[in-house]
Amino acid sequence: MKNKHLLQHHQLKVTPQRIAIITLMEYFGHINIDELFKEIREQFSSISLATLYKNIHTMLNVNLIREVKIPGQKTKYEIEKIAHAHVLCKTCGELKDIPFDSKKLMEDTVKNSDYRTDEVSIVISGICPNCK
Amino acid sequence: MKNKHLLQHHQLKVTPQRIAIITLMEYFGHINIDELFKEIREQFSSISLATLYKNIHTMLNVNLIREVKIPGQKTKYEIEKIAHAHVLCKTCGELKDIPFDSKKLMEDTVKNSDYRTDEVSIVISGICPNCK
DNA sequence: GTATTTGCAAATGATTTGCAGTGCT
DNA sequence: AGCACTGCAAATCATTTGCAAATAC
Repeated sequence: MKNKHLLQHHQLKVTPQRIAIITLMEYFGHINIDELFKEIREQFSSISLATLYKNIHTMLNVNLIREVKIPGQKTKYEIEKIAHAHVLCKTCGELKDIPFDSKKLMEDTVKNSDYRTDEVSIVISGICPNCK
Repeated sequence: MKNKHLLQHHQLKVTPQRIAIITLMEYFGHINIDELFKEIREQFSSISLATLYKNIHTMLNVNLIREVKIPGQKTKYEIEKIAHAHVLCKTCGELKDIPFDSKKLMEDTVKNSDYRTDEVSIVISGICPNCK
């Protein structure tokens, strides 16, 4: 199964809890701790928040997942994927990905600041089509 | 004094604590709660964290300040200014502003997602010149 | 003078830790 | 077998709330 390999590629042990975490993150796209806990309890009724937090940390450390900190909301988590930006609806809270080419922004940044950069986190806020 | 007017323009009462908060935010550019608390105690030895949090909330509500949520760090606060991006050094934690024209990004976003957008939050991570 | 703000202490919420037992490789 | 992972309970850290006294306008 794909998610098993994802873990192995990052030299993490494969546990059913971890598979479930990844699967849910993939399914939801972005998910916060409470949602994750609620969903995962349907399969592992005895799983604890501590386990979730511990696994999230391990997965963050090996860059298997990424945290998305959002103004005025709880941190969400997502599987690390190719560069994209986030659009957040201030009214209903929906968070979506939009394709985004970070190359130019990165280049300009390096030029302007003398940093060596490798990661961009973008959250654009506004009102989504449904809430307009 | 300028900071007094900043408060008045946003219809907030002027208190010495608020002036100090704004002054420090301006001086530091970005500051988190702990740093703010530590600094402000040198002038107001009896100020409480609750007061800081309450004021931060009021100032956020009127858009006098802005929160910057940073992957792997505590939320920082800054005076609301013209659009800019943030560059974060993963090694030393330094956070800098770089000029950034959000117009194009906004336009593309609206085109791609059908959102009406008005705010962009960008954090670019990498290694700063000193840490290289 | 009235409404808002302050500072305290206590409450709540979020995340982390220690440890004994279990499961992965 | 050995080390890493899980789940529990307790600890810690972050943020919010209620309330009485002080302050802004």
